[in-house]
Amino acid sequence: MAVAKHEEGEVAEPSLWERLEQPAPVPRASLTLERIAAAAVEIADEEGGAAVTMRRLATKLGVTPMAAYRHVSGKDDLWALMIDRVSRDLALPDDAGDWRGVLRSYALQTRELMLAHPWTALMPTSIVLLTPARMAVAERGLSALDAHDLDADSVMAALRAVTSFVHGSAQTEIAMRDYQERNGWTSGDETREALAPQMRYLIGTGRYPVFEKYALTATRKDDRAWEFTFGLDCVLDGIGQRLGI
Amino acid sequence: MAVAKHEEGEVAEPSLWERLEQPAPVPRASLTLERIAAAAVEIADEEGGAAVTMRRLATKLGVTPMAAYRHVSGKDDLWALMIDRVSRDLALPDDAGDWRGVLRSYALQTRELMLAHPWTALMPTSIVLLTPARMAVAERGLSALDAHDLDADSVMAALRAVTSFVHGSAQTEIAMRDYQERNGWTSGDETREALAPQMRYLIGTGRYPVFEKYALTATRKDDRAWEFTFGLDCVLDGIGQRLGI
DNA sequence: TGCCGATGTGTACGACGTATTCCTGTGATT
DNA sequence: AATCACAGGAATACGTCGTACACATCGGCA
Repeated sequence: MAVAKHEEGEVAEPSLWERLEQPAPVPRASLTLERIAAAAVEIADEEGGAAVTMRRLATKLGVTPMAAYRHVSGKDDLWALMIDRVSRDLALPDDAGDWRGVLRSYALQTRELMLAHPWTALMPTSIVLLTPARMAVAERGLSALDAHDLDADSVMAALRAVTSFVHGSAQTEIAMRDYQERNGWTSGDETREALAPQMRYLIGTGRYPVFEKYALTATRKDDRAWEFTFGLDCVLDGIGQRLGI
Repeated sequence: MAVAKHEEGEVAEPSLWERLEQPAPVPRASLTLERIAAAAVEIADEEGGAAVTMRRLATKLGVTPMAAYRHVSGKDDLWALMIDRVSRDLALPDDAGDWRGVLRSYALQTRELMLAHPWTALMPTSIVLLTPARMAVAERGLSALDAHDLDADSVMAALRAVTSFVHGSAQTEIAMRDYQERNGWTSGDETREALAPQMRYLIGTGRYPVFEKYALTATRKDDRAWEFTFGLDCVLDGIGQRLGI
C-alpha cells in the first residue's frame, strides 16, 4: 500500500480508506474506488487471482490500462481494496459474553470467506493488512475477550493465534484444492492415484514408515472441515485453559 | 511441480526427487539439480524471493536463460527444489517419548527457518509440497505422537494444526517485517509513528474503541517471539487436552 | 469567457516465463 | 579409429506484464 513519505511540512493526502468512503468526488469521474474494487474482485473470483492484471481490469472497466492509476497507486493498493471488499461479508455476533462462540464464528467465517475467494491466499501480505472491514472484525474479536479482565498482550496474542491458525489452514486447503483442480483431479482418491508414481519413489525408500502407516490408516483424509474444526477447537481449548476463561 | 501425465503404456520418467539424489548423470553436465537449487536459494536469500527469475538464475549459473529448463520443468519445480533444500536444515529430536517436546521443537525450528528465508512465505503452495526433507520432518512428528495409541486421523489433524499455526504466524511476522523494511522503518515505534497518519483516519472514526484501547495498553507489541510461543503453547495445550495425552 | 486541475488516452520501455530451433561436444558402437 | 545418436546448452523470438511519461479533454470557478 502506498504510504505518503513522512517529510516535514508535507500535506498529508487522504488515505486510501478515507478516499474509499468519500462520495465519488466529481460526477465527471467514471472510475471510482468502489467500481475498481468490484471489478477486480469479480475478475479474481471468476478467473483466478493471477488474472487480475491492470490491463484485464482496464478492459473490464472499459478504460485504458493506465486509467486506474489515477485512483490507485499500483497493484498493492488494488489488493488492499479487494481484500477489504470481500471482508465486508464477515459478520460476527455481538455477544461479548461468549468469547469462544465469537472466536469460533470468526474462524469458521474466515475459512469460508477464503475458500470462496481463493485468491485471498495468494497474497501473503494480505494477512497483515489493516483495512476497515478487517479492523471491524478484530474489534468484535477483542470485545469478546474484553469482558474477562485480561492483560492486553494476552488478548492480542490469543486473537492472533486464532488468526494465524485460520490463515495457515485455509491456505493449505486452498493450495491443495488448486493443485488438484489444475490437474483435473476431482476426488481425493483420484489425486492419490495420480500422485502415486511420484510418491512411490519416496515411499519406496522406506524412510517414512510411520508416515506410510498413518497415510494408509487414516479414514478422514479428505474431510477438511473436520480437520479444521479439530484444530480450531484445540486452539480454543488452549486459549481458554491458558487464560483461565 | 510437473507431473507426468498418466497415460497407458507411457514410461514413467524418474521423479524430481529421484533425479535429485542420482549422481550428476554425465560429467559433461555443468548444471545439476543441486547447483541449480543452491544458486536459486542464494539469490532468494540475498535479493529476495522476487529476484529469483529464470534469467537471474541463469546469469548466476553462467549460462543462458533457457539452460535450466533441461533440468527443471519450470518455476514450480524450481520452488519445490528450493523449499526442499532449506528444509534440510530442520533437525528434530528423535525422542518418541516426548511428543510435546518434539512438536514444540518442530514449530520453533520451522519459524526460525522461515524467518531466515522469508521467501518461503511467498509461495502459498509451498505449504503443501511434499518434498523429501519435509516428509522426513513429518515422519518425526508423527512418530512422536505414535507412542500413545491414537487414531490415525487425530494424529494427522494434530500435526497439521501445529503446521497451520506455525505457517500462519511466520507469514504474518514476515509480512510485517518486509513491510517495515520496504519503508525503511527500523523499530516498532518508528513504524507506528509513520503509520499514524494512515491510522488516524480509521481510528478517528471512533469505530474501533476496544482495538484502540488494547493497542495503547499492550506492552509486548513488538515481542513476536513471545507472541509466537504463547500461541504455540495454546495449540499444544489444546492438543494434549483433546487427545488425552 | 478563459483558465486550471482532475481524469482518461496513447505510446513506450524493460523484464518476465518459456516455446522452438539450432549447435556442439561426448560416450557408445562398430 | 571412425561414426553416430543424443543430451546439454545457446540463440532467437513471442506474448504479457507493471508502469513511467507526455498529451488531450472536460467541468467548475474566476
